[in-house]
Amino acid sequence: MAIHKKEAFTQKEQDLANFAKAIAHPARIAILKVLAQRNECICGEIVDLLPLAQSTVSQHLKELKTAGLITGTIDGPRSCYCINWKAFEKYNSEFNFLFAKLKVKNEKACC
Amino acid sequence: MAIHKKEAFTQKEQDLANFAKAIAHPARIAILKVLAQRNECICGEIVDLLPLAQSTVSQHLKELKTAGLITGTIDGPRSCYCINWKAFEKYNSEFNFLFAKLKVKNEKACC
DNA sequence: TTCTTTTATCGTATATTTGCGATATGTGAT
DNA sequence: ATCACATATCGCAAATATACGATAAAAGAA
Repeated sequence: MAIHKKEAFTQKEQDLANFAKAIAHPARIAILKVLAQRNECICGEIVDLLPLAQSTVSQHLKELKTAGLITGTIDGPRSCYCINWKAFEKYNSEFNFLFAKLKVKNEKACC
Repeated sequence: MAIHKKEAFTQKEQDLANFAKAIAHPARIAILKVLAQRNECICGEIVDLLPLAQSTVSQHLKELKTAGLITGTIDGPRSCYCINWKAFEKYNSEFNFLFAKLKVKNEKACC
């Protein structure tokens, strides 16, 4: 009953699933979008940009940080966050590895 | 409390989040992997390839189908599933749109 | 020191996901 | 019609995720 059997799958499958889970929420996508567009550390502000309570935003930031998609440093009284492009590259290539035929066989007839 | 505020975000953000949620489980990634590698309809078999009960696999297949990532047809006594490459292309470009600077500014110093 | 500001964490209520067994459904064979 | 097989759905229990208010923690200002 409800024992999550994630350990029964390969490490790559679990890694990619965790990456997907990290971005599987509009709020976290919105956060990443802001960080990606500026492409620099953002100190403060982030809470003001989202329609969520401060504690909720902080929780989403923590999840993104735990997943390795962003980095966070403390600058005086504020916290600064920045996109971790390396992680995105890693998962992007992992994604392409798993679904390698995405572009090649796209035209092939099926079903 | 716990009212999901997803409607407070843009449609693109929600779409991408839903796509990510669909692949945010190792079992569903494993299913997609099998379908991608063969790149043809698979009738039956899928349940045998996963370490999960038949009802659980059926549920994962349903979620993938609902998300539009796979298509399913009934062939006599079996169900046949196939990857929907168009959906992957769509979300891939949507992903690149949101994080457009993935390759360009990758080297830029940050934090 | 005390006050203010900003962010993190705790506690809690609710919603959703995950997984399985049991059962229903649909199809072909006998 | 009945049986066997494959798949879908239902119902439930447990685990996770989401969101918020309250509170703690850290740092600069007065």
